[in-house]
Amino acid sequence: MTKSNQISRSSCPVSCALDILGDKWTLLVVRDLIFFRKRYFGDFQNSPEKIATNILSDRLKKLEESHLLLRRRDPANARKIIYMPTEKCVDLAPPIMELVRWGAKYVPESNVHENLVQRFEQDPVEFMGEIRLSLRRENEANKE
Amino acid sequence: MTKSNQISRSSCPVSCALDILGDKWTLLVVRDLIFFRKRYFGDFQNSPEKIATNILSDRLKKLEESHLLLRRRDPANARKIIYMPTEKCVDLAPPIMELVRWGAKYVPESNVHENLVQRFEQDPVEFMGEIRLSLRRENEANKE
DNA sequence: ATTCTTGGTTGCAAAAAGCAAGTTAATCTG
DNA sequence: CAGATTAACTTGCTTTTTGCAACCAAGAAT
Repeated sequence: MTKSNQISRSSCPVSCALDILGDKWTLLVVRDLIFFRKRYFGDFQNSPEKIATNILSDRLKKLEESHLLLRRRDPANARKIIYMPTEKCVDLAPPIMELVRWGAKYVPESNVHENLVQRFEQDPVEFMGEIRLSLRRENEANKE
Repeated sequence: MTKSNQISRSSCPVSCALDILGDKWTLLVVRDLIFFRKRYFGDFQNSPEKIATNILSDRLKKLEESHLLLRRRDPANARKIIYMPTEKCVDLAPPIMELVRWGAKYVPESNVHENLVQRFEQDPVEFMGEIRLSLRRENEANKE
């Protein structure tokens, strides 16, 4: 399953992005990958939003098809599968951070994970660099 | 209909934002409001993505409930209704622009509306200021 | 050997999306 | 001023997607 079977609704980049990301769950999985470094099926399941396993399974499949993540078997434990974000996935950090700012400003019940936001706000370039670097290290470690 | 009947899935601002914006259509309506200055039902209908009228009707209702837009009767034509974005709506310009950048970078079939992006990129503060200013003028013009 | 853990799948009910057609009220047109 | 047209929806119906709970298979731990 490596084909991107999406037929885009229009050539507008917002619409194209939403063809991939436009639902209630996909960006939460991406958030978990980028900001909370979640890598295993169970990690995503344990997020506070409590995604159903069939939906999670479907979203991970679609994210893989859209090349936002790579699926690998854990070399240390053959029944575990590692979901690794790609560059395309990590580059969603800026839109997500802007959503965080908006949510924090306008949705009173939202509670920002302070240190993450502060680190991004202070120096977005360095923050992104760190994520990319640690991703490269992970990739080395899990080579097949 | 002025209540926000959402029960949020978690206190994470991303999740809170997606409770309001997380589907394939809502952000496209917001895009039309902010970047293409669409104000009438028919304008949104004519966007290239061809939203169905019942869905559009529903999304406009929900956006009003979430205080992202105001509904007014056009003083110049009593059968027309003007949908005006609020400050809360306009503040979605940064997340949307980041989605534009991402879409433009990664989705080959996407075609960026050049001048809009360039204007935002060159000076986001001025760009946002312009939108806000022209919104205030519109508000003056349509006072009841 | 059996129990637990991980990463799923399956089946079913409920909700949402999508399509076409119909409706109402205001306005233009001759 | 009658009839056609336009704007903004609504309704009914089918298809698709969600959400929940239960189930399952392979691998690891005891």
